[in-house]
Amino acid sequence: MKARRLFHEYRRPSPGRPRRSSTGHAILKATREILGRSGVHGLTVEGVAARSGVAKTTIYRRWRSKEDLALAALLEVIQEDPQPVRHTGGTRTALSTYLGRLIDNLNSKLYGRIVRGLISDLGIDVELARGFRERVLARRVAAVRELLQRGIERGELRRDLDLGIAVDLLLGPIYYRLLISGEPLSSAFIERLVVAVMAYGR
Amino acid sequence: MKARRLFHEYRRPSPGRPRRSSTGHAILKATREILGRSGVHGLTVEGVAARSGVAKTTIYRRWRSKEDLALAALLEVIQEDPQPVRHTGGTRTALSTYLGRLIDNLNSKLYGRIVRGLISDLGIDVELARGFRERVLARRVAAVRELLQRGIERGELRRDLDLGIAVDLLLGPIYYRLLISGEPLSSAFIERLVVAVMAYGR
DNA sequence: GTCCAAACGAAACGCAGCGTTTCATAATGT
DNA sequence: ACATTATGAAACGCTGCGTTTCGTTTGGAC
Repeated sequence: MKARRLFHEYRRPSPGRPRRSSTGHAILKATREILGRSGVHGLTVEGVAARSGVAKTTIYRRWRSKEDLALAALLEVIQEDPQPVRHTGGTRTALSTYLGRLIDNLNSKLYGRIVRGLISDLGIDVELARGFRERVLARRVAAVRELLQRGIERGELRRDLDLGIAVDLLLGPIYYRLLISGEPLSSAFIERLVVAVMAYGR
Repeated sequence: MKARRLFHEYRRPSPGRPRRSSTGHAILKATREILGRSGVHGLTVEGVAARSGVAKTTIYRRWRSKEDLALAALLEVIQEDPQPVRHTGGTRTALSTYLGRLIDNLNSKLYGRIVRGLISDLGIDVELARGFRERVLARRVAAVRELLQRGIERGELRRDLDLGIAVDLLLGPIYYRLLISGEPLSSAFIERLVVAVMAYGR
């Protein structure tokens, strides 16, 4: 397999016919639509080609594999909701808001299905795992960590709080419910979760 | 598709040639071996047939699909470690022991790979999800819940502890690390996790 | 012992879908 | 004009699932 930059279209200096940027968008749009309906399992490169009106060859010129394409679509979706959380109402409120937004995403057909479908591949495809962790997960971890950190600075949480575990305690149960137990990701659940971790952190 | 009992061999009253029980064992043994090496992704029905010296038809006569077969193998593995945890050293110790045993399993090639490989199918195959949750997960949840409950009775944890969340707080981060973040499941991690939840529960 | 029902093995099939290859054609910078 | 690359169309090889068919084997029932 030729070396290729992953997870997004790569560019080269100049000579030759340039790529139509609309082609890439059309592919990703079709990918999102199919993923929303059928998840990663229902995603086929042939299907994307048909729906986007693009030849299969063109898709493989830009993305390494089906999973790569799915991750690219996920990154696009994530790009759309980077609003930082206001911290005016206290740490507990800020955490609830942020995690509430996260489960809104995970509960959506598109986002949730992509994540669910990619998980099992994380253990196999090292590049994919790196991409997911650096570009998707790290964002979540950093956000939660920062909210907790600010909570410490404000005196709402104790100074010697184990931040690493606190992050695990907040994100772990969410993904656990999504992927394993199947229990609903409700806002009531988030409340109880945040209350528990705040109680621990005090 | 014909209706069939899942996740294990089914039996019928009498007439006709009976099944050789050794056949089923040979299939499951081969399945375990392949799963240990290559995970669910590397598991193929053809491969199992070849390794077990059994015809592919025979396999499909007993299990619905590849995933079904993997789950059956997982159930066999789990059957092997049902030792209940002694509660003599206090709740914290008991939880550490139990969760330590859990991560030993998850860290093993066989068990961990099966779980990892099955996860993404849980969202698709309803029967599979039910089987996994009832036969694998429920066991873990019940065990943890009971340890917590006994902790309450002993006065080590407060009476109004949110048991549901507490279980999520203990199991969630473990599966989160296994499947999502990829951080190691070490005994040090378990210690910190248990300490945190005990602090919350007090 | 005969008969029946089901188990088993062997082989082939249809099908989907991945990722590749080949070739012709289109577009761009130099 | 020319080299260079993008794109489309079509076909290919391959893997692997789950099924079907058919001949053979094996045990229980009578």
